[in-house]
Amino acid sequence: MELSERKLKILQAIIADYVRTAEPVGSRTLSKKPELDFSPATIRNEMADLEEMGYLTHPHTSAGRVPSDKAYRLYVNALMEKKELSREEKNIIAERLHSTADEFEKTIEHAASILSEITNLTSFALTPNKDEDVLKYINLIPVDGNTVILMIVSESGKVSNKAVHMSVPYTEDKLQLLSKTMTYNYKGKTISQALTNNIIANFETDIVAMSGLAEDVMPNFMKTLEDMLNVNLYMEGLTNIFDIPEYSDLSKAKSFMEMLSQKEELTKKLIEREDGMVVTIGGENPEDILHDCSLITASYHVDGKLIGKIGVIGPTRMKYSEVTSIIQYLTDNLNDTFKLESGGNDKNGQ
Amino acid sequence: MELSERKLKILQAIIADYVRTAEPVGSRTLSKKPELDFSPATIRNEMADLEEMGYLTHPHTSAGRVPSDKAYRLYVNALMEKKELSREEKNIIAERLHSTADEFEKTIEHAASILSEITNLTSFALTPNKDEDVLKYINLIPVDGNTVILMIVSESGKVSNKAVHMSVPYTEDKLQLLSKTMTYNYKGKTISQALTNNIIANFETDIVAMSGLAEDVMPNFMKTLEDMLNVNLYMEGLTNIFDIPEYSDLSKAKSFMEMLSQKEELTKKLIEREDGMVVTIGGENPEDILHDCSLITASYHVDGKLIGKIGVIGPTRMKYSEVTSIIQYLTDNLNDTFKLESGGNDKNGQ
DNA sequence: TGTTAGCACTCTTGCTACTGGAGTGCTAAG
DNA sequence: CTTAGCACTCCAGTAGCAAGAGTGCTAACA
Repeated sequence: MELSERKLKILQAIIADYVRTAEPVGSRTLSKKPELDFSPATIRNEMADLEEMGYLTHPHTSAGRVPSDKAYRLYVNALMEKKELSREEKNIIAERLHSTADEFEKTIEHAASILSEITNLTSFALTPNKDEDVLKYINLIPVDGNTVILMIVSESGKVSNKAVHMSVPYTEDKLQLLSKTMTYNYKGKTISQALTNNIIANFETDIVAMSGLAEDVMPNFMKTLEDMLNVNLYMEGLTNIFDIPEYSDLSKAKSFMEMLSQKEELTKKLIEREDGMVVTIGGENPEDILHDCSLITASYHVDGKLIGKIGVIGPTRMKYSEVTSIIQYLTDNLNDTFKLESGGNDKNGQ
Repeated sequence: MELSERKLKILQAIIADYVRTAEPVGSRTLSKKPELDFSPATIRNEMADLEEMGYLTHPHTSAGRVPSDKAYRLYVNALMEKKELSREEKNIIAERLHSTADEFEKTIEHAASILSEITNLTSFALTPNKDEDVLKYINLIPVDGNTVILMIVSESGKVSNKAVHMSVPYTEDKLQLLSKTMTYNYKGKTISQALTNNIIANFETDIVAMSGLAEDVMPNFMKTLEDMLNVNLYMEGLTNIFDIPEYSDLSKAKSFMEMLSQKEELTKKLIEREDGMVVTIGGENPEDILHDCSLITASYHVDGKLIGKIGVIGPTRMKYSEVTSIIQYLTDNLNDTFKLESGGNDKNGQ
């Protein structure tokens, strides 16, 4: 069977109605719409076909029809028309986004909160994955008798630093030697490479000469690298799900919240998603718990290289067109903001 | 009317039963208890008295009795016997607490998660309020042509540092002069004093000489101070409330979650609470939304001076004895951990 | 005088039966 | 191919009923 023009029209109308009301939609309701000027019976026939084809389901015999995941997928791929945000909406978003101080993390967090407020969904934002970031330069700066500052500069321009308390006395010469050795060993390596590849064994010989300096510095170095690598997950609008009829069941709301509170796992899943705008609908999500959720993620770029994610989680019954447009606009905006110049002035990864 | 021995016994039994079951408790149930060897009728009479005195309430005529806030207050103040944790329980807590790396913030966060797991309640932990912390020493360390590291050392031993990108060239002399001027101006001031008291105006004259150095440094200095002052709030076990019958009503659960997601306000409220172990029961809480919650907070000390908070939020029907013991043990443990030596080796306030 | 048994009364909870409404599927006529 | 008509299904809401739990009161008892 093929999807006739009319079937598509009907399907679209059902989706539109269901998204709005969360109630199964019946033939009579549809036949009243001006663009569907057929009798209920005709529409019923078409709906029966659509159901057979897998686009609609039936909660029970005497209820209206509900779009299936397949229907939403079709809608997102083909039927949906990109909603262009009005100038006004754009202005609101842009203004709110730039109202924050120029701190990187704050801006990301803020983006998530804007997104959740506008969409009334649960939103999240992931700070960039620094897997691609490469170490450039490591320096140890003497401060006083038993404190030095460890400074790590990455290719992308991030500067991390940390005060290290030394258990043994040091000389500037030794410090400089250690700095150079470390830079020599780690330069060009990604942060994660540097982390797994504990090089302390490699310069065993030098270490002896440095009489324990490295033993103080290396653990702090590793810890700082971990901090640099760390991806932060911000979530906003957690309680928005309570307003969604699908989650008026307490146990559902609970398992949803539980899923969201497992931040590590969630972070991992989000990182693993492909870059660009990705929409996964209901059963398309591998996780059981997300089977009646849709997930929309998009990526933003920092300095054209590091990639962060931002998106929403909501019921499959979602205003895909509106939400994707908003996310698109947000990521465009973030990309602009983090393009080149502004990368330098903010704090390190943490 | 006075609270006879027997009345107290009955009240205590009602509280114990209600805490366990969350069901109004009736006279028959009570009369079956070995320690209350009276007929239901007798107990009914006593209960009627207790109700008149405000210790019990009645959901409806033919239901059992429920303890009032006043009853819980009496229980907490007088009736409750301190539960001594078993050696085993103590060991579990202590081991889990110290299984974390020696990072300060991580330990605090971990404490909250232990607390929520053991009590099955929603727990929170607040990192220390640094209002008392006093600045000791400010230094600017040259790194390369246009980067210097700003280092701030506080009396409590925290070292914060931040890389500052300079828009104008500098000399080491000028840098040192600025360091000294800043130290001179801010030494002995608390962080919050330093923040409110923007001293840039005070050394206007010197600034001219320093040709714009301060303009680069000061905003970063202020931002770093803010970071140092910042109190972090960790919450764990958010979804635990879903298992509590009191919150089986969706709208209640929602408003509870909403309250908890307003982190700033919550932080403020928690900071403002008195130090030491504080229990506020139901209507004793000024906030409407907490009128059927109890809040237990306790403070822990860092270096004997800075004060953080840890505690739980749960229904008024709570195992006060058990929970306070656990919190007490946790804070004792934290106090030990942060006593003296371990303060130095961790990262700055952020 | 304090305690207890007994009883009428109240209120909740769960069950059943019923009804109206919304919607479908099918058939037959246009 | 479209549509009107009709029988059928299922849900949601309501009313009624019975069982159960608990109370308050009264009167008898120690």
